[in-house]
Amino acid sequence: MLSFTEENYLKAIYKINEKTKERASTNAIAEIMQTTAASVTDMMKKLSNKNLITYERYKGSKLSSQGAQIATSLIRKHRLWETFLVEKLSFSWEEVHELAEQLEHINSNKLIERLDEYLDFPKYDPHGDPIPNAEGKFTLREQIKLSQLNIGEEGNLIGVQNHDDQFLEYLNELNIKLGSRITVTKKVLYDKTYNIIVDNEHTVQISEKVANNLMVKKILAL
Amino acid sequence: MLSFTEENYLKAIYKINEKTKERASTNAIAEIMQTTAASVTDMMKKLSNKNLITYERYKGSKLSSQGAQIATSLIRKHRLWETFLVEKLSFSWEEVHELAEQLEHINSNKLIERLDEYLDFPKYDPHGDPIPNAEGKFTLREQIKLSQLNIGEEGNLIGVQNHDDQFLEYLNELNIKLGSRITVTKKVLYDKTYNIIVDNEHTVQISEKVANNLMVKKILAL
DNA sequence: TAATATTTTTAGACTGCTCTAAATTTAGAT
DNA sequence: ATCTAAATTTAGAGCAGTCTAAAAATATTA
Repeated sequence: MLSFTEENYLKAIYKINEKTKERASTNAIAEIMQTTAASVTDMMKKLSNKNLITYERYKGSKLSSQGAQIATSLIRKHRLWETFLVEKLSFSWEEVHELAEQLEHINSNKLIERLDEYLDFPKYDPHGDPIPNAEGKFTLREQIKLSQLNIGEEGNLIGVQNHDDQFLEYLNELNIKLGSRITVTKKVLYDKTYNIIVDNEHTVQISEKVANNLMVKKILAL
Repeated sequence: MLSFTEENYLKAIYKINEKTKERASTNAIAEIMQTTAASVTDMMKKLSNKNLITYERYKGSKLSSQGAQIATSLIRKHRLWETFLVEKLSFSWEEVHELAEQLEHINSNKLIERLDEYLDFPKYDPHGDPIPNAEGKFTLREQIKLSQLNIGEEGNLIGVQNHDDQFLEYLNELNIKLGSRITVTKKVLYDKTYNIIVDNEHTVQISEKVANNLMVKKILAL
């Protein structure tokens, strides 16, 4: 049985590997875990002894297949709980992360499988991120950044790159939600802003930064 | 913010006080917490410093009003989660205790109030125990032991005294559940067994021990 | 490539919770 | 009332996870 803390370290390494594809550096892990490099080194030795990571002095850490399996199951639990909170308890998408950080450590396979069933086996969480199934497999989709759409093209919002509360609240204000149909009407070159129409209802202007954080599935013209 | 462990100690004292009405002895707490008396003494000092209990050397411990409030909110969370697991995720009543022991430590008032609402503000959990409301008030009922019914009298099962998995599974076998209408048809003096009719359907014989663990609300004859 | 900056590890210590063993206090029995 | 048994506390130590400060390894740059 792993401790809460050990599980969080595994998740941190998973997160880093998701982005960089390289071995997670001690400092990078310390940054995520909000602790010191020295503490990380200690924990790396421990996790290495348990065969959950491969660790080489001064070279960083990587999840073993066993460690990756645990990390994936944490992601699964996290995203299923987020889905539960939004779908059943009417939380909004920017509120659920912290709560799911706690709930993901609840230890019961039966519980998580029942929850999955209760939610009707969702494939994506409220932020559009894929939920791995019980075997750890993710259902991937063809997704591109909104900024990659050309003028006149349309897409359905299927996810957000950035999960910041502030960013999500901003989207709420603009009435942009998962599933929204977004049409790009204009790209202003000199200040890199985009004019878009949301759900054929209202026009808004967004920055390039925002356009890079919105993941869409392109709607093909007939 | 209290630790998982501190919270469990408060709950242990609460549990003892529920039964004995006296100060909880160090040994009694150690028994519940599955630890040694020495560890309990250490923790009592700590909780006393935080004003969560009143503790006097060699005299035992009692919850302060603040400590009682925390214990009650743990009971509330525990029983609401049990209700959720049974009502929404189809767990059976003997499975939910261990899971609720974990879930009760999830820290979010908003979550628990939303859960309460989602469950439609239940007053009793799947074992018939009262769920304190957000202010810590319990809704009590007139309840007597099944063994206190006279021959020919009837009652509705509204709770069980003992929460043992084995006992609950035994009740499942006998098809006795919360709400069942139970008629006492015979009390055999020499071996202290009871003959009862469950839901006007089947007759079973139960021991006195079982009859003492079943809490019923007497159905008054017309 | 030598000097410097950065990253990482080691050493040693602290906190929270636990333990065993010994000492102390209280309760029970004669 | 004293002796004994039981309950409780103290003392001292261990483990997990954390820290700071110093040492070692690696990376960068002149």
